[in-house]
Amino acid sequence: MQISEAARKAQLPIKTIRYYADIGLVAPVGRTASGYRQYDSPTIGRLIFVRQAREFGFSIDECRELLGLYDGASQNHEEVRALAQVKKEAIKRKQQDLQQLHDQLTELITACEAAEQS
Amino acid sequence: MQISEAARKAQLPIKTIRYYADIGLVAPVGRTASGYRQYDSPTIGRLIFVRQAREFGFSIDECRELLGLYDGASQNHEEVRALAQVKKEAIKRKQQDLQQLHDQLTELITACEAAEQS
DNA sequence: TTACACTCTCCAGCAACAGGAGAGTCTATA
DNA sequence: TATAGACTCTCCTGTTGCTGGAGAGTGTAA
Repeated sequence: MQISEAARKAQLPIKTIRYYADIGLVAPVGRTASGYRQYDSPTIGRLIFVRQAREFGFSIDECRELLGLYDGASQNHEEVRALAQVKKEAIKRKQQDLQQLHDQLTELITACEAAEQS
Repeated sequence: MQISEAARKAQLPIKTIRYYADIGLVAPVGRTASGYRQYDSPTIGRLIFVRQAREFGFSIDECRELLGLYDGASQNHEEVRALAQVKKEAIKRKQQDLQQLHDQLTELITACEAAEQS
C-alpha cells in the first residue's frame, strides 16, 4: 500500500511518515519503480506503536529503543527485559499523573455544575 | 521563594519556568528589587499542572485554556464545563492508549523471560 | 573583600515536525 | 490518446517549545 493509506491506518500525517522514513525510524518496506514508498501491515504496526509512544512523551531516540524491543532485534534478552521494565515504570508514572489530571478536571466539572445550579 | 526552589518543587527546569514566564503562561507572583522572580505555592501548583498537561501532549495554548479552568478565571460556567469535558475525554483516550502500550511492554517482558528460561 | 552560588537578559541552536513550491506518476474518462 | 485530477516525490523554509551558553549583576558567608 502507498503512503496515504498507511497514514490513514496509522493515524499519522503523511508528512510525519515521510519524516520517520527520512530519519530511519520507520522505513517503508520498499519503493515502487517510480519511487513511491510502500508499506505493509507489520510496518503499519510499527508506525502505530511509535505514534502511541510519541503521544506519551517518549523521544524519537527512545522510540528507536522501544522499536528495537518491539522488533525483537536484540539477541540479549536480559538487556531487552531491563529496558522494557524501565519504560514500563515510566508509563506507570505517566498513568498516575494522568489520573491526577483527570481527577482535577472532574472536580472542576463538579464545581461548575454546582455553580450552574445556584 | 526564588526560581531554583520553584524548579525543584515543580520538577521543571529553570529555563522552562523562565520561558513560561516570558510567554505569559505562568507568571511569577512578583520580582524582588533586584529583579529576581518570586514564586509561591499556588503558582507552583500551576506549574505542576502545566507540567502534567504538557507531558500528555497538550499544547501550550491548550494549557492556557486548561489553566483558565484551573484558576476559575471564566465566569461562564457552562462554557468552562464543556471545555473541561472535552479535555477529560481526550485524557480518557490517552489513558486507553497508554494501557495498550503498557500491555505490549508486559508481553515483551514475558517473552524475554521465556527466552531466558530456554 | 573576595569567593561562590544564584540570578538576570539576550541570542543562538535543536527536536520534531508542518506548509508550500515545483515537478513527476497513475488512472479514469472524453 | 490526450488530459484532468488525485497522488506522490524532493527540497526548503517556518513553527513550537524548549535548551545551552555568554556576559553581567546579586546575595551571603568566611
